[in-house]
Amino acid sequence: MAFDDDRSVPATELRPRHAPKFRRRAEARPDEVLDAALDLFMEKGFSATRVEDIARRAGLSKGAVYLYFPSKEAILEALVKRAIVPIAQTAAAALGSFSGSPRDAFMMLFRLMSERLGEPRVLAVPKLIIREVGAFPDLAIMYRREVIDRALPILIGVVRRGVESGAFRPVDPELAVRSILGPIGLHLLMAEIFGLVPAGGLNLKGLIESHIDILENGLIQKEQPA
Amino acid sequence: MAFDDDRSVPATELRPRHAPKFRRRAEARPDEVLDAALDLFMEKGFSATRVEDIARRAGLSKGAVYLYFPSKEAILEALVKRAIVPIAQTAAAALGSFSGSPRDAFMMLFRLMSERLGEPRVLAVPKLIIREVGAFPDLAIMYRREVIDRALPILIGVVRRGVESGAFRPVDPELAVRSILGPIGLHLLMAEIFGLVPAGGLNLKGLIESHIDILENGLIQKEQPA
Amino acid sequence: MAFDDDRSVPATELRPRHAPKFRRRAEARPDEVLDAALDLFMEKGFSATRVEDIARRAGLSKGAVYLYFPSKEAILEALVKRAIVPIAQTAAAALGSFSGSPRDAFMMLFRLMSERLGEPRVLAVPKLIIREVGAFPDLAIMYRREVIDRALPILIGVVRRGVESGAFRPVDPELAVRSILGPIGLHLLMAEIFGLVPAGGLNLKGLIESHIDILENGLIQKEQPA
Amino acid sequence: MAFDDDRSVPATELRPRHAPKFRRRAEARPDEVLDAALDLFMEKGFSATRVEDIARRAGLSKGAVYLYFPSKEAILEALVKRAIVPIAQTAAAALGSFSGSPRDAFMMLFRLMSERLGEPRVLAVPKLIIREVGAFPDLAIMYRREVIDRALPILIGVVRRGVESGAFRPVDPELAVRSILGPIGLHLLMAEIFGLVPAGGLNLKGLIESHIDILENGLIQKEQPA
DNA sequence: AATGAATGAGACTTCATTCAT
DNA sequence: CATGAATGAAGTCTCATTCAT
Repeated sequence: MAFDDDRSVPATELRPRHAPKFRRRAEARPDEVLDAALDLFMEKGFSATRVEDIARRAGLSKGAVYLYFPSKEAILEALVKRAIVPIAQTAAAALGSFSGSPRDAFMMLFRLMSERLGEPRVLAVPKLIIREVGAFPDLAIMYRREVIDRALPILIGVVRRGVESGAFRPVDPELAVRSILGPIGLHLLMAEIFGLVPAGGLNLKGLIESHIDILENGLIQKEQPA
Repeated sequence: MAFDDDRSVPATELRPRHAPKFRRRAEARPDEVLDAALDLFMEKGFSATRVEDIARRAGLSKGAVYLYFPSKEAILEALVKRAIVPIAQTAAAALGSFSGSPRDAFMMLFRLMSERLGEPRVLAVPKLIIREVGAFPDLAIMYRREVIDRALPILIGVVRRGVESGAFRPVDPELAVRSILGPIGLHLLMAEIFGLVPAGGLNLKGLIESHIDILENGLIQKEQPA
Repeated sequence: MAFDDDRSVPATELRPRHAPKFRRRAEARPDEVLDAALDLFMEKGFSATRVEDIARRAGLSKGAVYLYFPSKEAILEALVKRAIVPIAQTAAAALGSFSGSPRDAFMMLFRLMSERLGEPRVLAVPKLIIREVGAFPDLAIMYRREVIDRALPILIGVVRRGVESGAFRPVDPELAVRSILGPIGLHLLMAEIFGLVPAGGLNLKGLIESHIDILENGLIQKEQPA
Repeated sequence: MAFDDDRSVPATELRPRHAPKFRRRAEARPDEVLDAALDLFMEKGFSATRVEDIARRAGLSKGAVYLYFPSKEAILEALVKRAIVPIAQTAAAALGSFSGSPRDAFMMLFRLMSERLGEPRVLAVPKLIIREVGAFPDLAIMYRREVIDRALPILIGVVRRGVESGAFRPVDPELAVRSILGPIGLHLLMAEIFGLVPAGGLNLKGLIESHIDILENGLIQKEQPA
């Protein structure tokens, strides 16, 4: 009649050394919920995901989810908030303190992006925001304020300094960043949404190399000196 | 327009003789439903949009929607199908039969895009697909097959011929199209999702000019002849 | 596509003498609706039958049904009313004026039943009442008043006179009629509902013969004179 | 009705300590739902019964019904399945192992029937099947397979052995069972559907006695020895 | 007389949230 | 802390009925 707590523990080692007695990885619970929710929101969208699905994937009960989050919508918000901090930090750390040439700054940025953007979880939050912006505009506002409004001025500043220093041709910095980053965005969009990967795999590195080449030399063949 | 005559009828005559209680047999009905649905799906997402909302915006009753579409999901499908035909035709017509230089081909494409992409309804369907791809992967598959798989090879072909003819530098055509189109995509995405428009408006034309400049001359300042 | 008024008319007489030119068998319409409704009510029940189904099977439009009947329920009532008249008449005519022996009266009744009860439409209305009595108790009351309360006393009277005349053994007439008619009811019920027909077909005639034998001689073997 | 106690609680104490808002974990819940559904299906038919009605009569909420049954139709199926087991068992137990004379076997069967068939819940399921067979033919098939196809051969076998042993006159066993059981069916049908009970009550026992008398001695007066 | 588009109440079903245990 | 039975609002879809044509 008693509750047989230990029935899944091997009999030879009833109490593993560092297993806390009656603690179940409690502190990690909210994060596990967020991980589960992120997966499901990406799979099926916010509305079509049931709280019970999230709970099951996080390995706890429906009711327990409500111990950590007051509502389903709060999970979505927490998801975005959680993602914001490291992204903003990474971007600021990477570029804010960079002291090399503007060209090298973008080289480094591209290298960073080609490393990180392959991981599904990194892209997931912005994709989620894109999906749900209609129903939850506050998410986009928050994300913009915390992430984009921090990172974009840094990039624009890099371009501006490049132009001022003569390293870049005289371009509009605000528009040029779109030319610099846009191809990567489109490449990912086509792959993620439409499954359109170039022959031979996602090849994000190849895309970046090709794009750098175009940024360096332009697409159009200039008249060559005889 | 003939049916709106009676809106100003005085209240003392609640049912004017010829005020139809129902509008009848309008062949445009399915299209009106689709228009209303497109607006609402973009505003709130597919799941969060109620059939009754669609009906009300289309000016008819909940039940009438089901005279034209067997289910809410069928509305979404019809929406995408309806958008596919003109897009594919436009793209094929614009580029497939173009006989000028590859550079001029893209000039024309950019001009076309800067004219059309400002209209919200044109972008709406691809945006909708991006949103709902998780829940309805078939939509993306259909869209890809009917639109992207037709338009993209044409663009890639233009680049390839440009490279072969010496008009373009030797680039990977498949990747270069991402460099060519990506900035426009990012520009729109930032504007639509995050409200991020450059100082002074969406300025799609300015972006395209800036981008063309970069495509022509590159971003990086080449060593200039003393 | 035109209205094929004459399709049941033999080809040799395309325009029967008194067929009005542009009259569509208008007077028969209500009956056609009732026929269609009876079929469908038996197939799927009253609730699950849509007015449009009835209309389609009767060969007219949904709206036209409402020209003849004010509501779906009224169709059901009319159905039962229509069936009542001939049944009561038949029963009264057959037995009321019968002047033979009680035994011959039942013989005649059985012969009549074995002829008529094979036709599906004859059984349909009582079966319908049995189905829908819960939702429409008035139907059963009406049917009882018009049919059963007329026919049953006649049958009971036949038995009573049989007992009084010494033709029948001294039985309770009210209960004996159940013994007389019940087997036929059960036989039909088992066949109609459960598809339980004796080896070799419905064999209503065989059942009646067997039943008459039992009524005449009993089931139990009496001690036989040595 | 025991749960209504708290309606008069003073407003200052809206939730008295021990008033359970929900009754919990009652294992009997599914059965309570089936009981409620059986009542209502008999009263109004399957289609006309709302799930909410069932829930209310079972003392729980609409949603809770769906914790136990995936659909309204599943309730109907479960209802029939639940009824099948005891019926088949009873019949098999009562007759299968009977070792007395065929005549006594039917005596026992009649006694059993007169005891059980007075209870409304016993008759309810077959009546329900009769009602809904049109819309749900599978129910009748299942019932036939599980109940009738088990019970009927036993009865036919009893008659056959009676004939072979000389206890019964030489009758067709398959048809004779209809003569044996039919009157009881008709008696119940007339009472249930048309409210036609003999003067002085349902009197199932009287009917059975009368019927046994007819089975023993026949209805017709045989020529008596002078 | 006849049509069938249109209506809208109402059904079944789902699921976010609560709370007794 | 944790569970999951229970609730009930809300959504999709159906269909009896109406009415302009």
